Amino acid sequence: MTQPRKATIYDIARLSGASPSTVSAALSGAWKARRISESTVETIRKIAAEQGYATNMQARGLRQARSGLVGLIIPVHDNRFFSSMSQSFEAQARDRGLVPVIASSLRDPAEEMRIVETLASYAVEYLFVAGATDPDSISAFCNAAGLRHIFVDLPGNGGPSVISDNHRGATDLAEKLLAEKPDLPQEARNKIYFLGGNRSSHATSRRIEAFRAALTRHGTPPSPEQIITCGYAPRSAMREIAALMDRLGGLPAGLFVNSLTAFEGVLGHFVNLPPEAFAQSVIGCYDYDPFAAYLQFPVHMVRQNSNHMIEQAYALIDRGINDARVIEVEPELIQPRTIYKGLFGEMG
Amino acid sequence: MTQPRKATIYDIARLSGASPSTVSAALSGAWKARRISESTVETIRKIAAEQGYATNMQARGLRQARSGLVGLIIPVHDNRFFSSMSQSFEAQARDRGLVPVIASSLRDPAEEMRIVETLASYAVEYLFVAGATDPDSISAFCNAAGLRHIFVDLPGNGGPSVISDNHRGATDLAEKLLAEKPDLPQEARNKIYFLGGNRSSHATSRRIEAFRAALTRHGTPPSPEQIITCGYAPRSAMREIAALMDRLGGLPAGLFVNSLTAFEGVLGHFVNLPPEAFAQSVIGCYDYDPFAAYLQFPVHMVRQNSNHMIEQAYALIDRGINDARVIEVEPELIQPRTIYKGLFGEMG
DNA sequence: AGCGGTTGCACAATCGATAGTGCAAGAGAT
DNA sequence: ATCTCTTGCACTATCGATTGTGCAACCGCT
Repeated sequence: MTQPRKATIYDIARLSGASPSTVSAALSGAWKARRISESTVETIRKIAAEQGYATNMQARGLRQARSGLVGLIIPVHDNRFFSSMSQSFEAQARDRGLVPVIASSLRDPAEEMRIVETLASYAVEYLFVAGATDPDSISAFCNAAGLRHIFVDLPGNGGPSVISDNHRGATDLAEKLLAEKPDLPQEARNKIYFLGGNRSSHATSRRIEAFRAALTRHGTPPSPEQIITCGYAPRSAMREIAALMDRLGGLPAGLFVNSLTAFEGVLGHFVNLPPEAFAQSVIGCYDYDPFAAYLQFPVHMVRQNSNHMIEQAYALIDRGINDARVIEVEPELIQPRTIYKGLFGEMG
Repeated sequence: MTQPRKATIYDIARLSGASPSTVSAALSGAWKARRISESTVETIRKIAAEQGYATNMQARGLRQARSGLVGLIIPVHDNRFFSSMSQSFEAQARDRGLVPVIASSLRDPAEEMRIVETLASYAVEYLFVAGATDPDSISAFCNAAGLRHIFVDLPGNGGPSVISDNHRGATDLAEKLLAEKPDLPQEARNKIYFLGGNRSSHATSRRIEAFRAALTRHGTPPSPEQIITCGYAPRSAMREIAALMDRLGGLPAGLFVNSLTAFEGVLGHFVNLPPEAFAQSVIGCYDYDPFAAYLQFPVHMVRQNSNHMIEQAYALIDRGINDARVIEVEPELIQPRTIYKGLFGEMG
């Protein structure tokens, strides 16, 4: 109610008797370098506080050709893997005095590109792209625009990438599925299925490689029908698992679900099954969700270390690295029916 | 590689032979009003496209005193309720040609206030605040700064609010817990517990009211120890449920968990229990998570309609409403072991 | 040819902050 | 008292876009 419009350095200058440039220096912290006396600074600070002054970041950004913004593009918000990443990204951005802007592309390349352009328009200082659907176009654009960018989760060829060690994570998970229980004959036990994801994505193809290699090591290379890459949408995963169970007359000995979203779809089907249906099966999911860790049946989950991935990405930026190197971060296999300890580590 | 720096309207002006103001009009869409010929516009558009021109939003924002940004503050990202809200918020922001900026406060009032100030510095056009911890301070600041704001999930006194009908949702859930199974004597069956949240928050206090009223209707008003408001942190919820089960020698006949984060903590304890432990209990949780819908024991969940809440909030903005009215949106009780249909509705 | 009315565009001010530069007043040295 | 520094600050241009205003050129008409 004091003022309808926000106070500017000109208002503060008028009220304090100083010039706008002095006010700017006083409030921006540049006053020492500009030899403004401490007493003047104090006066100005007091008046600024009274007036509720706040720097107009658009003006500062325009003048400095910087914005103080960092962008992160993720496929979706409502997914534990990406929302955890958002949480880490935001915390680390703040630690650096940057303001995080997070946008979701819904895995649509056109939307993704539009977001990149929008964020560039706002002069974000760095752009993190998680789960990029079209990394090359993004790099082309960013390199032309002089925008530093870094890929997370899925790698790109036009800039540095931090991804998780998908081969390792998938190997661990596949071996787990093969090693666990069912008192089935060896051959039946090896008949495990891979479900979800997109073959053209780097992560999925690495995971499939690992899956295939694990089965091969165990003496029974998978047939093509054992690898069902039906995308990430819950609905299609639900359709596929239903069709598969129809064909097999029940669950396979093991199921490797390739993302939380696909897993949601799988659950959409499981919901109709009796508990006994799971007796002869082992279920695994690449990615972790604390609730999924306590379902009716045990689920082996791979927890990607999104916090560490973001740390590494910021570290690359700090080191001024712009070339197309790839850094891999180790994921962790979580025992079924356990809640990840880190979840409780830093709280209360 | 074309240019190290981004092209500006001055560059386009030089290349096209037009003046900067003409270029601006051509590219911003104002050319008709400014009587720029269509052929000139075409030429300019072509050159702009070649140069990869993109409007500098900081400059535009400075000049127009608008930014094209809308802010949303949520407590945390990695929670299904809030991340779903983010998803809705983002989609609806884009529909309006606005760029969403989402920040999390971690339920820290100081951090929350800092975020409000930061977003104000960037001249966001509207500010949505979900789960506000200190709504009055936010309103005071925003009203002084001329920043339109709206509360979601938790109401405020200094601006319009869209919240869910907590009393209704909690009544439905409490009645469900009271109605379900156990073949216990009436009195033991009525001994259900409320766990989590913060008494000083409006949502929690309304839910407690409803909880209390439901028990009273059934003839056994709750004793104080039946209502455990231990905040939202998983860790403290875990501690409290452990302590409670210690006191009771097992689970109570019913447990009303007051948030997903608290529920995570509860699961952290349940993880150590045998399946039989749940035989005589009914579990409910205020808020919905698709994975939680398929745990070892059935869980009754209340799904708040965050998408509709965001719609209503935008509608208030459109209608130019700034007073402190409160709009309530109906939540939905989800049957255990069902996956919310909407989850699959709009996908592939 | 002269006149009022469009067309199509250029000029210049402006948004708020920052940064290069210049200058008066005071301190210190001789 | 003069000269040289230093201190403390004001002036002014600038970032890139938008917008109010002015003005030639051209049109049709008389």
